Amino acid sequence: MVYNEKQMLNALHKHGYKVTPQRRVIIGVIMNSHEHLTPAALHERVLRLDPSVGLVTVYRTIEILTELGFICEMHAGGGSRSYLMRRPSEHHHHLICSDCGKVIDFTDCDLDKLEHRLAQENKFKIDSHLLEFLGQCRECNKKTLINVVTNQDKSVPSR
Amino acid sequence: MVYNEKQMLNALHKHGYKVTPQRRVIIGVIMNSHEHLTPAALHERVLRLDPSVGLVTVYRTIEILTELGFICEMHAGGGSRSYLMRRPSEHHHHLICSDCGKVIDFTDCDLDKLEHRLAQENKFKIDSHLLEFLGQCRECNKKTLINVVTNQDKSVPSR
DNA sequence: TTCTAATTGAAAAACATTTTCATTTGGCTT
DNA sequence: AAGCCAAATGAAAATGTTTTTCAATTAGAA
Repeated sequence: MVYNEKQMLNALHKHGYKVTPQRRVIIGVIMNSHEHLTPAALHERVLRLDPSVGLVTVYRTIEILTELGFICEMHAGGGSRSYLMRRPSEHHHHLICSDCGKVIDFTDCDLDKLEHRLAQENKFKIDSHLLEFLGQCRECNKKTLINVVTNQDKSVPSR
Repeated sequence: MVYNEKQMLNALHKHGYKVTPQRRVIIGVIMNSHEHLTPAALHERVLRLDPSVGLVTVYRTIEILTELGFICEMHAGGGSRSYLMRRPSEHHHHLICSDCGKVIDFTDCDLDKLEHRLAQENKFKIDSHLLEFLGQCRECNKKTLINVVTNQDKSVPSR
C-alpha cells in the first residue's frame, strides 16, 4: 500500500502536528521523488519550491514522518554511509546499485522460518529485519565492461 | 573461518602496509573485543594500552582493515546511526538487540533463490547482501515486562 | 647503517546533526 | 472575525563525526 499526499497531511493533523506550508512542500517533494534522498538532497529540492525553508525544518519533518512510518531510513551498505529518505510504502527491502545508487524495492523476503529459528535459539523477541542486496545495475555493469576493454587492467595497489 | 592476529599482521605486510606499533595495538584490541565497536569506542580502548595513538590513526586503520576484509561495517538499523567494527569472520549476519545493542552473529541465510530471482528480474549483478534482524534479547525483554507491571502504561503522545 | 616512502599525531577543515532561542503562525476557542 | 497559545520556524551556535593537511617520525628494503 502506498500513501498519498493527502493521507500524510491528515495523519500529521490527527497526531497533533500542525500542517504548515513548509511541511506541505517537504511532503510534496518526497511524494514526487522516485528515488531515495539524503536530508541535504531533500532540502535542496525543497528550496527550489520555497527558498525560505531551513534545513532544520527538513530534519524535523523527517523525524516526524519516520515516527509516523511514512518514510524509512536505509543504508547503502558496503562503503558508503547511512542514508535516509524514501517515498512511502509498506514493509520492503532494497536492491541497491553500489555504483550509481539506484534503488529497487521488493517486498517478498520469505525469512519467517529463519526468523523463527533465530528467535528460539537465541531467546530473542524479533521485531523486524533489514535486508539489502548490493550489486551493479545493468547500466553500470555495461560501463564497467567497456572500461575493462578500453583501459589496460593497470592493477594499481589500492593506495 | 576466523582470523588471528598474526594472520592480520601478515596480510598488512603482504599488501604493502607497514606493521607499526599503533596498528598492532589497534588490531590487538579488535581481536580481543567480543562486541562491535564504534571508531570512538575502539580508540578509547586503544588509549588504555597506548595513550599516544591518535583517533586519526584508528580511522585510517579501520579503513585498511575493511579494505582487506578483516572487519565489516554494520548498521544498527531502526533509530541509531551507522555503526562499524567487528572482530573478523566470514560472511555472516546480525541479530541485534535494539535496547542494549548486543549482537549475535549467524551465518546461514539461504537467500540464494531470492537473490537469483532478483538478479534476473532486475538485470542486476548482485555482489553481496546485508541481513539484520532487530529485536529484544531475553534480558531486555524481561526488563520491559517488569516495567510494564511496575509503571502504569502512561501512554504519553510520543512527543 | 642509510634512505625513502609510508605513517603518525595534532590541528584545522569539512560535514552532518542537534540544540537553543527569539519570533511567527496554525488552528482551536470564543 | 479576532484572540490566544502551544507548536513550529529560521538562524546561529553547539555538538559530533570523519577527512584533510602538514611537518616530523619511522618501518623496513637495500
